Amino acid sequence: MSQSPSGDMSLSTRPLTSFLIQDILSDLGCKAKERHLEAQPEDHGKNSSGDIIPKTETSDDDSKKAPYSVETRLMTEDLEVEQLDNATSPQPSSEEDKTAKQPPKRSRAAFSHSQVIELERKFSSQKYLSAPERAQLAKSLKLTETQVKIWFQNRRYKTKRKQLATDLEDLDKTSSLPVLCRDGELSRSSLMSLYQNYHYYPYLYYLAGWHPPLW
DNA sequence: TTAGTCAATGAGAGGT
DNA sequence: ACCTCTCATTGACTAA
Repeated sequence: MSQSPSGDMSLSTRPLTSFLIQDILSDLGCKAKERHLEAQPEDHGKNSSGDIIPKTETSDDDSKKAPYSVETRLMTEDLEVEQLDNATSPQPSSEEDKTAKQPPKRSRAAFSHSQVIELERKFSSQKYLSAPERAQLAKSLKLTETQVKIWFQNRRYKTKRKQLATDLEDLDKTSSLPVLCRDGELSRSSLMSLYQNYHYYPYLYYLAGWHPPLW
């Protein structure tokens, strides 16, 4: 595996690649993180596996939350720091009592700009990852293997949905509707043309010489 | 307030 | 039994 260029770049020197507010703030978040790390130079790191534990509401005070603030729009690296802090420092028992009764809110990690860039870069060259590749990528991005796996699953599905949408648009424009058989099903040639647009098959299937039973 | 995005979850299926 | 896949959906979050 080749080390990605952006992965070598320090956060402070990484150039802005987008003018989206979220990206700009994300970048500001990087600087905030650096300040955070400067304040805690030691022992700010990871759990044993380098995994990032999703942020939960129970670990944060709602009153501190402001929409899209640098502090709350945390990148996963920041989550990692916070989660470790939460994991290693005992909570006051009264807080435990409070949070124990409330069902934990579902968490949704916001991947950092650089993490998404790297994931997209990998996805552009590989639609499926083997387990070692996934582990390597997860480690380099400081994500869990599950997060990388889910990201690729969602990304493939998203690609497929967009491709289907554009295919349907094209069909409408050209009004060359797929030829239907007498029973109302798509003809084999129509299925073939659709199928050939979707060449994303699991590597396991490739290895096994598997292909859809279309002919 | 609403619509869109996206990480996460769950069901169902197939492979090893 | 376990893993990974697709697909649909959920829930947190944001911009308009």
